[in-house]
Amino acid sequence: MASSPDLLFKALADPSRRAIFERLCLDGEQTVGGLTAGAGISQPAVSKHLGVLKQAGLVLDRHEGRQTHYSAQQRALAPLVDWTGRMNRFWEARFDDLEDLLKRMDQ
Amino acid sequence: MASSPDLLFKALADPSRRAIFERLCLDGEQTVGGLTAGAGISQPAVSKHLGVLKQAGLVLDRHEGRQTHYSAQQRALAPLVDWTGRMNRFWEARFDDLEDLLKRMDQ
DNA sequence: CACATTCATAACTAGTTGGTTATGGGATCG
DNA sequence: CGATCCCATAACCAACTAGTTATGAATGTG
Repeated sequence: MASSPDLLFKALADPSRRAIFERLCLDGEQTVGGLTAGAGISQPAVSKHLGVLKQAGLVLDRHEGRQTHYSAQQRALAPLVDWTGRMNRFWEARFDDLEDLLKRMDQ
Repeated sequence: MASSPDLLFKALADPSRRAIFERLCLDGEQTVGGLTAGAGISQPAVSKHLGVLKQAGLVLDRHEGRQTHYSAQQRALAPLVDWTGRMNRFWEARFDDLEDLLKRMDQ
């Protein structure tokens, strides 16, 4: 079972996919056709990428007539933020230790 | 030319690699042998992963005698934090727009 | 010197992946 | 209804990847 950050990292590791997600974040909801225009890859490729992003919880889809609208689900980035935070917290912890040491040296 | 977040995402997309980096973050500096123990993969595999992490700027190596010590370079995560920040800022921006709209509706 | 240890590199392989073209299923239009 | 448009899926392929074993270079040890 792939853990939460694993799916996110894998989904965002591909440049085409990240570009699609960025576009959804910056420009808001888009249809598949809209995303395909300027993506530099074929429509099926875009659809497949959207499938991966959806699987990772990064995008939502909304069907309207014959087109599908995709939008970014930024909340899905939370585990990624948490992860980087955890990796940095330990750095800060060590920094705190250093501060404590300096304080004790001051006395 | 791969942009900065691209290298980071790709390097961290692999679970083995992320596990190695996490261990370096949490437990501090380690030798290759130490990292190999409990990694569940062979020593050459670990060395190769360390090479990728180093290429991405995520780890530093220090040679001492016949062993190589690796340590995490947490600052390298900065572009990743920036990226997630940029993706969220726009969400906040839209939220601000919504607040503005609500304010105007109040008047 | 002979031997052991530690790590990196080379060479190879199986599996994954990101792209393509082809096709089909609904929805819309005339 | 027939034609068209939008999207998803299928089938396939070239390229990459993550692992393996084998080997060697450099350092320490008896």
